[in-house]
Amino acid sequence: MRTLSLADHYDGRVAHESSLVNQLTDLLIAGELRPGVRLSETALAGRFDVSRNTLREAFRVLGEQGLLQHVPNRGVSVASPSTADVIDIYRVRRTIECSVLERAPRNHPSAEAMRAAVDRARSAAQAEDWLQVGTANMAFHNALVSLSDSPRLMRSFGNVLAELRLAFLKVEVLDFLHAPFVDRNHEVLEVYLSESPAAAAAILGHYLGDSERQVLGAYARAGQS
Amino acid sequence: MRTLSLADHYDGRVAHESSLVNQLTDLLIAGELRPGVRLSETALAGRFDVSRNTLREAFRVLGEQGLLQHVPNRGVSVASPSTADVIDIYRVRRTIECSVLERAPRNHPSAEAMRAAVDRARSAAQAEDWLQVGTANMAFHNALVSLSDSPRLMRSFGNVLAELRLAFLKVEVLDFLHAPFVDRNHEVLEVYLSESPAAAAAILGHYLGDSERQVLGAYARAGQS
DNA sequence: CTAGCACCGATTGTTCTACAAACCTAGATC
DNA sequence: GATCTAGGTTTGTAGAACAATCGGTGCTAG
Repeated sequence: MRTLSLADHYDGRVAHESSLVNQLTDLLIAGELRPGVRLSETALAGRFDVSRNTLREAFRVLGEQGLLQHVPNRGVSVASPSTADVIDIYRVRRTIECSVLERAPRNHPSAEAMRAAVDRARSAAQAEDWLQVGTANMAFHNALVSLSDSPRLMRSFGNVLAELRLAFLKVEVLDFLHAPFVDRNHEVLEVYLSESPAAAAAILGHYLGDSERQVLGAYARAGQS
Repeated sequence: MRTLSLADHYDGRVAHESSLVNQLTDLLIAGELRPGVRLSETALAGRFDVSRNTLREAFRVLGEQGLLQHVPNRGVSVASPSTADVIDIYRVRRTIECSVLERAPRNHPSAEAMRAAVDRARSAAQAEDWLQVGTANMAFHNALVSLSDSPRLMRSFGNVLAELRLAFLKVEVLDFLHAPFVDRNHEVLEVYLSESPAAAAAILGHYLGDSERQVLGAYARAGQS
């Protein structure tokens, strides 16, 4: 039995070349294909034991999701978000996450998923498995947006969040960046459940601002643009 | 010289199979490929004089954009938004458009594009060219979202708006649906420029609510789900 | 007559081969 | 040292081929 992939959490993709998309997504999110590296068609096709054509179809999908960058006649490479991209990503996050949380109903099943993500992040943090912490963090915020019950918001947001993961991987200081997230996710969840969605949204807004500053700081230190 | 396609307005795509994506997008938006119709690979490949492989790559792109629906082993068909889709699309519109307009700076170059779109809509409405009115309407709201200077918001929103166009085409009562838009776009623009972004956002919120009701009404009358 | 079942044609999924076009690099020339 | 040219490499695209899957047709059994 194949271990449940991160991509499987998003949408119920099925067999065939969709599974290729999932496999690639997993590699990207796991950081095995590092941001910026060029992806040779023949090489990757060989690695996954698929034809070039099939691989190219997967490339188009992931390109449209923002995980791969496609330059005509020069092939595709793993997206490597610039500081401008990071700023844009956080703008989208604030717009979508805060807006969703503010209007979220009080008792929504996704709250369960949010709590589960917090717990997973807790465990992973104690084990100092920062990649897992990052994964749980993504799951938390995806669950938060799914409070909206809007497939389109969830899809767009999921893409943006996956892109942000690439930004984290680009400046690989995962422990430092992910440590504060765990408690703040928990705080947002508690306020949402015990006080009000609006109050939680306000906290989330600050949270995202701080998070953005941290990432941009890491970019500056790493000398990345 | 090729006439400027609608798709060209979105992003600066270049040559090759991207132009195939643009061609297909134009056909979809123009309603020449009606919502729900199945797209045969060999037939379309012949029509555009490209190979099946190339066409399939374009299919994956448009599928990811939500314009085509891809069912494994059963091919692709033009997306045919259900009422649930329409509701979701308007939820996204409210979330993004209102949020963007509320925070929009006072003097943004996109205001020019918005005014141009209003003018085009005016002319087209007088000529009773409702398809053009719809196109100008799309341009207006795309310009509105570009007030955010956020490429990702613009991209996601553009996809959703194109999908909505398919919803309009599905219940083809274009004149009735598009007529009120012209003046209300103008109103939103004026209030944004002369009063305040926040006031304009409030008006836009009502506008979108009314628009949603109209579309859903048309769906009900057409007996569509 | 209807429910089920086997078959068959059509379409999609995927691979392979082939080649033109664009790109990158390195060596040659001035 | 800068520019140009040639060659190898990679991408873009076409086309043929075949397995897998789907949809419908007609047959059979009850």
